[in-house]
Formats: sequence, C-alpha cells, structure tokens
Amino acid sequence: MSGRLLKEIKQTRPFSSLEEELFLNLIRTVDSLSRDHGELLKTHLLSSEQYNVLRILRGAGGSGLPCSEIGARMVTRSPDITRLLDKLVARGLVTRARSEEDRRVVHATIAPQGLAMLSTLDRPMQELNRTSLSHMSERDLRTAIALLEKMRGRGNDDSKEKP
Amino acid sequence: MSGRLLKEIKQTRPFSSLEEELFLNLIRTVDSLSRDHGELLKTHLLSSEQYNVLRILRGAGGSGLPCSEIGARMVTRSPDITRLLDKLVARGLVTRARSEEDRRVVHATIAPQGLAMLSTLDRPMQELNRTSLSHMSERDLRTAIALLEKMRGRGNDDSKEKP
DNA sequence: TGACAATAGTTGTTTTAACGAGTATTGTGC
DNA sequence: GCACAATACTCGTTAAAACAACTATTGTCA
Repeated sequence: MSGRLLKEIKQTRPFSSLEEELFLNLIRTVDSLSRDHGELLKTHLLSSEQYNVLRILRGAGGSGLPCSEIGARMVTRSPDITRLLDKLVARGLVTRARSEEDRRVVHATIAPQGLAMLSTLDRPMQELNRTSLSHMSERDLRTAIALLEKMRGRGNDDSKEKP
Repeated sequence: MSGRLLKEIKQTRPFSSLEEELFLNLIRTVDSLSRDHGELLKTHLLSSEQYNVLRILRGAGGSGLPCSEIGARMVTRSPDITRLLDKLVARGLVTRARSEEDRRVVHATIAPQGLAMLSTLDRPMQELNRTSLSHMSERDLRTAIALLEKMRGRGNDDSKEKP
C-alpha cells in the first residue's frame, strides 16, 4: 500500500483495500487535472459539458447529430441536452433544426462561430494536456491508458463518453 | 494509440495526443465507476460529497475537525462546507460546535448516528469496489495506483482530497 | 493600543444540474 | 387503420454548485 495519498489526506485510517485506494486515487487525479481545464474554459465562458458538446459536434461533421446521439456520446444524461444546446444556440455556436424525415428528431450542427471557438481553444488545451503530464514517459502514458481501459472493461456496459 | 475508446465514442477524429487520450480515459473511467457508488449512496439518501465528509470526520476521530480542514481534505470549497454540514447536522449525522479557544472556528464531529450510517455502508461499498475491479490483478492495481500518483506528482500543489 | 489586514464561517444570489412529467411523432400488432 | 406502446425531445420544478459579499474574531505592527 503506497503512502502518498495517505499522507495527502492526513487520515490515520488506512485504505481498506487496494481497490479503494485505486478508486480514491482516480477521483483525486481527475479532479486535479480537470481543474486546469475548467480554468481555461472559463476564460471563454464555456462549461466543461458545453465544450464537450462542441467537440462532439465538430467530430460529427457538417450533417450534425440528433440530440439523443449527443447525449449518448457524453456522460450527461439526455434530458439535459436540450438546455445545454439552448445556451450554445443562444450564443450562435450551434444551430438546431427539426428533421424532415422524422419530425421527432432535432439535428444539432456546429456553427462556424462554434468551430472558430474550438479552434482558438485547441492549441492551449493541447498545451495544457502536454504540460500537465510532461513528466510522464510515453511508456507511462500507454500503460495508464491500457489499465484504464481494462478497468472499464469488466462486463462492460459503458456506452457513454466525455471528451 | 489504442482503439477502444475511439470505438466507444464513435468519433472519426483521432486523439490529437496520447495525453489527451489518457485524460479522456480518466474521465470516462471515473464516471463509469462513480455511477455505481452513486446508486448505492442514493439508497441512503447521501450525496457523494456528504459521504465524503462523513468519512473524513470518522477518520478524524472524536475531537472533530474545523470546517476549513474538512474543506481542505476534499475538493469542495469552504463556502459550501457550511451548507453541506447543514444537511448532515439536520439529519443528526454530525454535530457542530463553536470552538472556545478561537471563536471563529466551528468544529464538526461525527455523531453516533453518522457512524452507524457509515457502518452499514462499509460492507456494500467495499463489495462494490472489489467486484467492479475484480478482473484486475493485484499487480494491475498497484501499477495503476503508482501511475496515478505520478500523474498528480508534477510540480504538485495538490493538498486536497476526495475519498 | 488601535487601525488594518487576515482568517473562519455564514448568508444571498445566480447558474447549473437532476428528476420527473408532458407533448408530439412514429412504429406495431390486432 | 386504429389503439397503444415506443421514441425524441421539451418543460417545470426542485435540489445542488459557484461566486461574491458580509459578519465576527483574531493577529500584526506602527
């Protein structure tokens, strides 16, 4: 049982299992790394989820995606996608249009302004990722990725994402 | 560049770097694992943060902790600790008392009812951790822990925790 | 000592997420 | 083809986070 986190949390009670220690380390690490991302996004008045949606839409290309598909690709649950899009549409970053084939469906497409916003964020975001993990070797990164995928791999019902 | 997450997110655009791939894997993994925890806690009407506070207070022992120290050990900022404690105090899980030495300080202590609540959660929580990672070898777990600690280790200004 | 800054919490307000019910449209089985 | 379920969102309400301003107490130092 490694001592670093134990010391960090100043808690006398040791972890009750390796699994718990791993879990706590995960949360702590994500929190630590996300903080920097949040700072950067905040300068552009974007929430992490809004940024997530924009990237999903950029990845989807010009034809756009139904709301449900956006919901399926991120962690947030679908009922909230509507309001998430509301804000992005209000700012002109995304356009929304009801489908003609199936009038229940609403297609969201990233607008030029949204693409521009992402463009300005790409480099600093990339820089952030790089510098915050610059002390990790490529081998470390690959090992970590493999282990994380393995963690989720159990049974594996996961079909959501959050870029 | 491993393909699992790429397939999961159905996005044609590949990761722009290993660091980004790692970061996305982290978020996704935490989200996936936390979901189960949330379900369990919800049956006891506890939020993840409330559970966190209870565990911190249990770890601190009978003398309790100042609000600021609780805030320091978790991610939540101090202004929010007050209201977090409000709910726990209202439910009789925690007691609060102003310090005599320094009357600015408020000590929070876990109440017997809070300890009981944690007791009933300990086993299922432990079970959850174990089963959700049962396919990982002990070596995997240790390697993952070490890598996560290394990730946070950079410069390292982290003095917060979230159990 | 007495003004001023620093610390520790609290309270108020505004956003934001979460949960659930409601509406419109399409698919299905009798 | 018509009731009925399923799908795809939307809307309304409630709970929680985030941010900032405020009070009370203590520490500092001219």
